[in-house]
Amino acid sequence: MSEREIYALDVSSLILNRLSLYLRCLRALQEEGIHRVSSQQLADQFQLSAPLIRKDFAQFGEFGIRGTGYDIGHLIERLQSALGLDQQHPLLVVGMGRLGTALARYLGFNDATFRVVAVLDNDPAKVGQEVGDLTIRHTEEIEEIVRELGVEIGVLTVPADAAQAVYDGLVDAGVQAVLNFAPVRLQLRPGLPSKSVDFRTHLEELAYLLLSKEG
Amino acid sequence: MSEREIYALDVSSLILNRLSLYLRCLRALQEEGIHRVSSQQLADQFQLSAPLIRKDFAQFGEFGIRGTGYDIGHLIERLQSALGLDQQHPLLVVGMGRLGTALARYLGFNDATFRVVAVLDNDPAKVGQEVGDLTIRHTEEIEEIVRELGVEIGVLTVPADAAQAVYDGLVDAGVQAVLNFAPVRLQLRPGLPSKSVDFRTHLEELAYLLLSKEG
DNA sequence: CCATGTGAACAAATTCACAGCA
DNA sequence: TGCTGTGAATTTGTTCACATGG
Repeated sequence: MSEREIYALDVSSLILNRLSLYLRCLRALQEEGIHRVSSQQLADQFQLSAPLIRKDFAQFGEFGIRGTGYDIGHLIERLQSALGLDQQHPLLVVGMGRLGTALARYLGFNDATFRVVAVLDNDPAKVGQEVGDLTIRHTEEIEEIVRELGVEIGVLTVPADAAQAVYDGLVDAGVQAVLNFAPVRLQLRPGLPSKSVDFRTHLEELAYLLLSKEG
Repeated sequence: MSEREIYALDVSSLILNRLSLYLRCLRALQEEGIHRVSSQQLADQFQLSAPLIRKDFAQFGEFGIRGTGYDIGHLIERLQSALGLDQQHPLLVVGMGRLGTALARYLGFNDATFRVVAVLDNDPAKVGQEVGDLTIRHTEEIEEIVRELGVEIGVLTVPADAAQAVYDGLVDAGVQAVLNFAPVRLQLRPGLPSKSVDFRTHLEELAYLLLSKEG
């Protein structure tokens, strides 16, 4: 039976983010030709506790070897499968300003899991221009693009005042998840996964931490 | 008396991020000429609970009016002061690739609190080029740039394999906080505030959520 | 032995329920 | 009366301590 249905339960955002972190590290270790790792070794890397890491893994079953640690190849495989990273997720980026252009190239580069399959803008002057090996298409075409290319995830890099309308357009066109870079709080569709990345929030957090440091 | 010393205690990252979110919303309401808001109204906006929002505010003192709500202007002022957003924080961006260039323009644009005062790259071909109204300088000059311009926050947008070295260089040069966009886990200096933004982690979280939705 | 996996203890974050003040 | 501010209860997340098995 497929583990996917069993394990695709409510795993918290905190755990998911750590798993993603572990995965990056595990892939790097694998590149270096290392085959085994213990939760303690990972804990040292990440300044986390070893039991926490074991509990995170345990969300998706038992796949360590007692007394030995984890087989890196096996661990990567299981985690990737549990997170749905063993399938391709076609992305689409709307808003080919500087940030959108940079992200389109950055996110789609040389990756088996996430691949940018379309880039859109509503500026006729931009439509037809090339970004990497893709041609910018008009935002109005969004519905057929999503259908044709099986787009799963929409990336929003439009100005703040256009973000809500484009978000709605993405969802109506059949996109199943949204990653938003526009600095606004979107009115989200219930049940539709989405995340916002807000640079200003990160800077403001740092500003506060600076303050505390100086006293 | 200065509230700063009193309030600059350990406020959790979760609370800080929400405060930043509230602030954005409050500024928008202020723009619209609205003067008062209740915790319930904010809660509806953010799909959070009203007591949570009140507790968040309460970290920094009492400044609501019972039976009425909060005076938006006053609230903004107090929160900004509590977070250290009433002073300028000079930024420096290292790594003028596509992402770095986009971020330098994005972060420094028209803002009283965060201002990009220098952009750096180690590629001699890029040094001397213009990004907005700044000229790219060589990464080697980092120490004098930080000193001359009073840089507080360093933004890292260099490739993953250079990130640790540039991070160390930033810290040695006297930068007091770092915002990292390179997809690596940095070995951080204890006591020096830093945040990492990892686009892949966000995408991987969405991938998992897609999986759960489909079951 | 050694490191995993996990129930029990602990800590942190959030919600609840209501007292207190405009 | 209405909404803030907050202790108490609850939920969620993390650590501890140890039983389990290679």
